[in-house]
Amino acid sequence: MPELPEVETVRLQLLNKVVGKKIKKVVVYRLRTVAEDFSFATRLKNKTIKGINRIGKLLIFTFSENSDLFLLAHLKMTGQFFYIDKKGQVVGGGHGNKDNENIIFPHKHSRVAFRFADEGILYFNDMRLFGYLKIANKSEMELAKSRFGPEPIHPEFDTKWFITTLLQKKTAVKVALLNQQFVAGLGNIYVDETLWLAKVLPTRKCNTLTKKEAAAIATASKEIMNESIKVGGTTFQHFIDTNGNKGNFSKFLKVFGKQGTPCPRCKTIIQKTRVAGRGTHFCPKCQK
DNA sequence: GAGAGTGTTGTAAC
DNA sequence: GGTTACAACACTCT
Repeated sequence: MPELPEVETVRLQLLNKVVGKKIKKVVVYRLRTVAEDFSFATRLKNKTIKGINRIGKLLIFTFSENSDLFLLAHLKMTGQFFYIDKKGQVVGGGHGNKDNENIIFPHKHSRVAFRFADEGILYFNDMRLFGYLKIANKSEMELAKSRFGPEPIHPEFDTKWFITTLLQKKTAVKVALLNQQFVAGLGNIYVDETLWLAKVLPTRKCNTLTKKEAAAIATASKEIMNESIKVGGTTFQHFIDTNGNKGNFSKFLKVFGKQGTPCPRCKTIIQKTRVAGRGTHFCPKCQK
C-alpha cells in the first residue's frame, strides 16, 4: 500500500476499528517484520491503543498506559492491515491485489496478529517483507518523524518555501519530489500524476524551472493528493465489499501506467522511461 | 525464465 | 555537503 492517500485511508479506518481497544495477545509470524525484536509481543500485551498518527507514509500508534511507547508501522510496497471482528468479518483493508479475495486469516503473508480483548483481530500482512512494525520510545519516534519534510496537503504547507527550495535543487524534479525529506507523501505514481498536471517533464532539473512552474507543481501535488484521498477511499470501499473491483485506482490515473495510450489533454501518446530507477510516465508534448 | 514492480535505505563514488 | 547510481530487501505477476 504505497501512497500517502491510501495510508491515510488505512489510518482513518483503523481509528474507527482499534482505538480504545486493549491488546490481549500479539502473535509474530515473521520476526523480520518486527525488526527481530523478541520482546515485541510482550511489550504490547495489555496495552490500549490510544491513537494513530501519520507522518508521510509512516503510521504511529500511541498507547494509553505508556506515553513513552510508540508503534511505528510502515507498509512499504505491499504491507496491509486487515481488521477482523469477532464474527470473522473483514472490515479493514488493503489495496486490492488478489490476496484480498478468498480471505482466510492468517494466510501465508500474515506477519503479525493483534488480538484484542473484544476478540477482534488486527492482521498485518506483507508479501514482500519490506514493511515493518517497530516499537519506539519518544526520542526514537521523534527521530523517525524528523526524516520527513512537510506534506503538501497540510493546511499550513508553506508554498513559498517549497518554491524557493525546489528552485535551488540541482536534481531532476521527479527525484526531488520523491525525496521524503523534502516533501513527505508523494510516491512514484502521484509524482508522475502531479508533474503531468503541472505540465512539467519529470527529467527537468529543478534549477531550470520557472517560479510559475514550481508553483504549478505545488498546486498540482495538493490537488492530486486531495483527489486521490477520495480515490483511495473508493478503492478501499471496493475492497470492503469484496466485489473484486480492484482496478478502480487506475480509472483516476492520467499518465501512470498509461504508456502507449493518448494523453487525456493533447492526445499525444504517453511515453514511459526510467528516472531515478523508477518507471516514469509523461506526455512528450504538453509537459515541458 | 526474464523482467518489472506501489518504497526506502545504505553505500560508494564523484 | 550535495548528488548520483545502484544494490538490497522477498515475492508475485506478466
